[in-house]
Amino acid sequence: MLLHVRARSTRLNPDRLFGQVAHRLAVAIITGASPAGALLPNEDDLKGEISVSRTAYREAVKFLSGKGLVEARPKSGTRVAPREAWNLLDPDVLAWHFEADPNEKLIRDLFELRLFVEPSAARLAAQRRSATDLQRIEAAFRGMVENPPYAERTVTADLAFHEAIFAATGNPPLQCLAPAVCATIQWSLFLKAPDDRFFFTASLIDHERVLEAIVQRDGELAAARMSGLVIDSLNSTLRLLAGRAEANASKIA
Amino acid sequence: MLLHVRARSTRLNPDRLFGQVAHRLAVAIITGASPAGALLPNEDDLKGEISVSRTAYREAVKFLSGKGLVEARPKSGTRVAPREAWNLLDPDVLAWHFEADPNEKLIRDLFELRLFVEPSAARLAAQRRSATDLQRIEAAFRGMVENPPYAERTVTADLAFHEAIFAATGNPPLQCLAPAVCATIQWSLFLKAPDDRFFFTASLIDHERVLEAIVQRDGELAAARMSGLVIDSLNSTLRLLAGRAEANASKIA
DNA sequence: CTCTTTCTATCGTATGACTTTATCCGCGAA
DNA sequence: TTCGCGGATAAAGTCATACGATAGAAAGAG
Repeated sequence: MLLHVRARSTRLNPDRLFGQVAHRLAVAIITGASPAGALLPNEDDLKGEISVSRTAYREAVKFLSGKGLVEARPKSGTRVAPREAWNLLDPDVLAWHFEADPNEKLIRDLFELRLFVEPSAARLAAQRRSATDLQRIEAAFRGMVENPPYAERTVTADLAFHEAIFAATGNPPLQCLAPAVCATIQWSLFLKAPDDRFFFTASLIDHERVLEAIVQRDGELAAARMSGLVIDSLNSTLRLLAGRAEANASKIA
Repeated sequence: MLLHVRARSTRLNPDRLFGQVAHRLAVAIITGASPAGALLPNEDDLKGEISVSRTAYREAVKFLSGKGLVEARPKSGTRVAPREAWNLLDPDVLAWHFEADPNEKLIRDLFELRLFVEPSAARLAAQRRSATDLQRIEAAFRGMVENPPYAERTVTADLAFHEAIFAATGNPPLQCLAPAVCATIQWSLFLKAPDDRFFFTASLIDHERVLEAIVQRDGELAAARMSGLVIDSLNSTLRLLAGRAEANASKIA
C-alpha cells in the first residue's frame, strides 16, 4: 500500500539526485528490506545498483545518519541503525513511514502522542496566545469552514489550525512536535477523503469548540475540548482503517 | 557560559572532519552568530576561512540540513534556516543548544514538555510494562541508589530510569522524546553537581515512588507521581539557576 | 591452537572539471 | 513607465579520480 501523502515540511529536495538516493535508501530501511545491522551497498559497488556517483551517495547517507537511520563507521561499513535509534518524530522519517508502511500500530501510537501533547498545547495556547496568534488560529478555522470538505485547501487549513495552536504556546521545543502531529492528521484525512460528510461536520464542531475556548482564554476548557477532538479523530480514523481491513479481507476471500 | 555536557546519543562523530565542521557551523547558528537567513560561507571561499575541502564541508551541510538548521538552494546560496524550522528535539541540536546557549527559557520550555509527556509515559509504562521492562527500570533505580550522589554512574542510571520508562510504553514515536528528556535531565543535573545532598535524596524518593506505582501497575498513580518528580526537579533547577544569576549579578556589581 | 603480522577492503578527505539551476539585469515591446 | 522575456552569471550539485588511514580478515609464525 504505497501512499503519496506529501509531507508538509520536508527537508529533502526530491529534485536533487542525493535526495532521490536518500529517499530510496530510507524506504528500503523503513520497510525492512534492509534489516537493522545490514550493510548498505558498498560505496563503490553502488555504481552497479544505482547509477550515481560516490559524492551523491555519501551525501544521502550523511542526511540519513542525521536522522538516526544509518550509522557509518569508518572501514567497517555503513549499517542500518536499530529501530530505536530512528528519529520517528522527524518530518521526513514520518513521511517515509507513511509512504512505506502505514500500519495501524503507527497510527495508534501517533494518536496516543497527540492525545498527550495537543491538549496541553491547547491549554498553553489559551493562556498565552497573543492577538496575532489568535488571528492565525481563527484564519485557519475559517479556511476549514469556507472550503469544501476534504479539499486540498481544507486540509491545509486544518493543519494550519493545529500548527497555529502549537505556535501560540511560545514553547519552541513543544512546537517541534507540530510537524509530527500535522503528518498524522494529514495521513488520517487522506484515508477519509472520499468518505461521507458526517465526520467532517463533527470535526468542524470539535475545532470550533477548541477555538472558542482559546478565545475565552480558558486553558482547562481548551485542553478538554482538544482531547475530545483528538479522540473523535482517532475513532473515526480507526473505523476507516477497520473498514479497509474488512474490504481487503473480503477481496482475498 | 560554555558547558560541555556530552550528549548521550549523538549521531555526530567528532573524530571525523566533517563532524567538526558540522559542529562549528551548528554552534555558530544556534548562538546567533550566523543569524537566520544569513549566507554560509561560500563553498569556494570557505577554503580561506576554515581549511577544509568542499567535500567535507558539503557533507556537514547535508547533515545539518537534515535537522532543519540550514537550507541550501542553488544559486542563492546556503542559508541559515529560521528558528522554527530547527528540530529542537533532535539530540544533536539539543546538545548544541546546551553547549552554545543554555538560557533559562529553554530549560523552562523543556521542563514544560517533560511535564506534558513524562506523566503520560509513566501511566502507559505502568499499564503495559513487561517483566523485562520492569527489570530495566528497577536496575536503573538501583544504580541511582547504590552510587554516590551526582556521580557519573548515578547520572547515567537516572537517565536510564527515564529512558526505560519511555521504552516500557511500547510506543516508538513517544520513545523518540526520551533523548530530549534525558538531555534536559542531564543538563539540570550538571548544574546541581556540586550542590548539597538534600535535593538528591528528595529526588531519590520521587523516583522510588514512581517505580512503586509502576510495580503496582497503577497508571494514574504513576502519572501523578511522575508529575511530582518533574515539578520537584524543575523547582530545584530553577532555584539553582536563580542562584547562579545572583552570583553573576553580584560579581558584576 | 593462539598470537602476531601483513594485507586488503572500505571509508574519509581532497581536488578539479563540468552541469544544473535560480537569480539578476538589461533589453525591447506594450 | 511598466511589464515580460531572455541571456549572463554565480552558486550549488554532480562526477571522476586519487590518495590516506585503518578496521578487520587472512596468513603466517610460534
